[in-house]
Parts: sequence; C-alpha cells; structure tokens
Amino acid sequence: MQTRVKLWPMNAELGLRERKKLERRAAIESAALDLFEEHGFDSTTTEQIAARADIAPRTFFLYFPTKEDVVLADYAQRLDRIVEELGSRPADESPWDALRASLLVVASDYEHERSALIRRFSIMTTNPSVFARSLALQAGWEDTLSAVIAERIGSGHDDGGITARLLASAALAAMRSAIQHWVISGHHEALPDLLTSCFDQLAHGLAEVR
Amino acid sequence: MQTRVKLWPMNAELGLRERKKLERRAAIESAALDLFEEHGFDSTTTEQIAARADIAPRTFFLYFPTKEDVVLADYAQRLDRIVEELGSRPADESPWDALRASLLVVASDYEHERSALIRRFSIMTTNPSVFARSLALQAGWEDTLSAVIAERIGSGHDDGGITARLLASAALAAMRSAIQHWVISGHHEALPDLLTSCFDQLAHGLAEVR
DNA sequence: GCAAAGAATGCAGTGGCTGCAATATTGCGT
DNA sequence: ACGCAATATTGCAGCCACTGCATTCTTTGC
Repeated sequence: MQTRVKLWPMNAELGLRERKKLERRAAIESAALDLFEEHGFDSTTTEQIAARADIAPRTFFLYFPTKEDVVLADYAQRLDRIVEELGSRPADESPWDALRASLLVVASDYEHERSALIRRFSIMTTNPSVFARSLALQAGWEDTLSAVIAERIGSGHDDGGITARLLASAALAAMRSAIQHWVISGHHEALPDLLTSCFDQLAHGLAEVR
Repeated sequence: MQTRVKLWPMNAELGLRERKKLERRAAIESAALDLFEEHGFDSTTTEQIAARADIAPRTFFLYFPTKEDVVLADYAQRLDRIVEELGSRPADESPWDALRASLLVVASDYEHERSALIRRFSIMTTNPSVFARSLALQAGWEDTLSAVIAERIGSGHDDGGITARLLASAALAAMRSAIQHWVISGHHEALPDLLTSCFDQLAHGLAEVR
C-alpha cells in the first residue's frame, strides 16, 4: 500500500559501498557549493572541488556529468517526488488539478528548504550555463509529466499528445513563474500560495487579464 | 508613425564593412550547418567550420559567442519581430490576444521557412547543449515579453509583474508545445493552426480537460 | 593618399571533459 | 581468514571550446 521505497533511501540498510558513495556525493556537493560562493562558479575549477572533497580530479566526473549538475543535484529527486504524487492522485481528478496538487508538494518542500535553495538559485541565476542546464532538466520533466498525463487522459484525447504536453508545459511555466517571483521578491509571500495563484490564473482563463 | 527601421537592414545602404560582416556571418552559418549535418554537431570542430568558411579559427568567435549559437542564429530576429508586432497591437486588445497575434506572426514565418528550420530543429533536438542554449535564449524572450506586457497592463496590476510573467511564460509554452508537435508529427497540420489551438486551450481554461 | 578606427589573425594558454589502463577497495563464497 | 570477482578510484594523456593579448591588415572619413 505504501511506496516511498527508494527516494531518500535509509542509509542503514545499505552496504558500505553504497553508503560511501552517498557520502562522497554529498561531500562533493557541499565542497562545490562552498567554493562557488567563495570564488564564483566560473572561477572554481573541478580540480579545486576535488581537492576540497578529498578525491582525485578524475573522480569528480564519476559523480557528476558536468560542473553545472552539482548545483542542480536535487532535481532528480524533485521529479521523482512529483511523479510519485501524480501517480497517487485519484483517477477522477482532472489532470490540471492533479498537476497542481503534485507541484504544490514540491513547492512546500522548497518553502521548507529555503536557505539551501537560495544558495542554488543565486548561483543558477547568475550563471548562464547553470541556468541553461536547469532549463534542459526541466524540459526533461516536461517530457516525463506529459507522458504520465497522456496516459491519464487516455485514448479519449487522441491528438498525438499535444494536450498532455500543453498541460505539463503550462504547469511547469506556472511553477517557474511562481518561483521566480518568490525569489526576486525576497520570499515575502509563501511559495505554495504564489503557485496556487498562478495555477488559478491559468485555469480561469488568461483572456480576461487586461 | 512607423518603426520598422533596423530589422533586416537593406544591404544596399550599408557600408562595405557592414556588408562584408553580414556576408561572413552567413558564410560561417552555412558552412557550420553543412558540417553539422555531415559529421554531427559534436564531431565538428570550430576549426573545421572556420576552414570551410575561409576564415581564421580565432575569427569564428568574433561572430558567434559559442558553437551552439550558430544553430540558433535566427533567434534574435525572431524576438525583434515579436516585440515589434506586440508594439503595434491596438492598446485595447487584451495582452493575451496581443501575444497570440504576435506569436502567430513568427509561426507563419516558421511555416514558410520549413526546410531551413527543420535542419536547425533536428540539430537542436539531437544535441543537448544546443537544446539547452535554445531554452536559455527563450528564457530571455520571456523576460523581454513580460516586460513589454507589464508595461501594457500598467499599474492596475501592481503585483510585481507576476501576471505579466505568467502570460509571457504561458504564451511561450504554447509556442513550444505547438512547435514540438509540429516537428514530431511531420508537419501535417499547419503550425499557425496548432498554435491557435494551443492558445485557445489555455485561454478557455485548462481545468476542463479530462 | 593618409591617419585613425575597426576587423582579422596568430599565439599561447586555461580548463572541462573523455578514454584507457593501472591500481585499490569492497563483497562474497569457502 | 583468505582469495577471487566485481566495482570504484586514480593517473595520464589528450581533445577542443573558448579567451586575452599583441600584431597585422582593411576600411573609412578627410
């Protein structure tokens, strides 16, 4: 009845090997983020990161495919979380509402991890290559979500999936807008509220805005 | 009363210097696209491009900031076109309709330049770094458009611009969805029609989709 | 023509990232 | 405990996008 199996796996039941891997990954991540803040993203070399994380330079790339990905290390889990939530929404709920509910879950995660996130965001927004990578990963989310939604709405909408894609795309657009506003406005309003408001505006028709 | 000043400047009235620059740029672009198709994007070096375009390797970077940007060379003009169109829409039109009309303009450009575009798209979709760059450029569009829209809707909506951003973001999401569908479905349906349908779905409320 | 402005080139370097071969570490069966 | 297989780490050598800088060439306004 419960899933929640492998995301945030309990270290205890993992072999030494896996545990070490997790630790190393975390070590690299924190070393990197520290250095990025101290000297800037561009001026930090992967060798410096490796040095601070106590690994060989070559090893860095066993853990992260690119320097950019360190900043966005949490993305995979976020997506897992969204998909998981989406799968657990009642079948009679509209896709849009299901998306809203699922994204709200990560929005409240974000709200709780504020400080850690701000670090990442500020690196992301000040660095084009990281920003670009972030968008590419989100495009991957869009693919995944639109596939899930397509399945959900089934064969009634046999439009080649364009509706599903549009739904996913619009939902993520709402998410990005909400986050962007949240960040630049200094987090006065709660992220979930902002997100809800964005979803509402989209759902109730954009044509009314003047 | 009319603007239309500097986009697509008539070569005739340009000095030799400017004209040569334009020619060179075009030469690099076509050399690069040819090579990308022949050997793939990754396996093509900027030196090879320079060689075929008859310029020194170093010169390549005077014309394009990155190898990726060659594939997306048309983006700047597209944005100009959108903004120009947006500026010429009647003031009493809703922002959403103005956006729709403006994006339709470039959609029909796309429709007419099919073959040239397919080249670019196929490079873009098969190559992560180009794709990422494309998304980053579009994020720039979003900023620009949301600024224009914010101005348009004026101080009535003093929400810090989140509505404007959402409008721009949703419009571009519609555009991306339409284009994506257009490309993968082999351009059976006309792009402007697809785009219109996406805009309609967004405008009439996503909540109704089941 | 000529001087100033601007563009092209060459050179030398940085650093992200890769393939490969060598070495170390861990897991497991006995 | 021990040894063997599986897997992780490391070092090395190299590719190539991209940069700064100094030099040379081309265009332009006079």
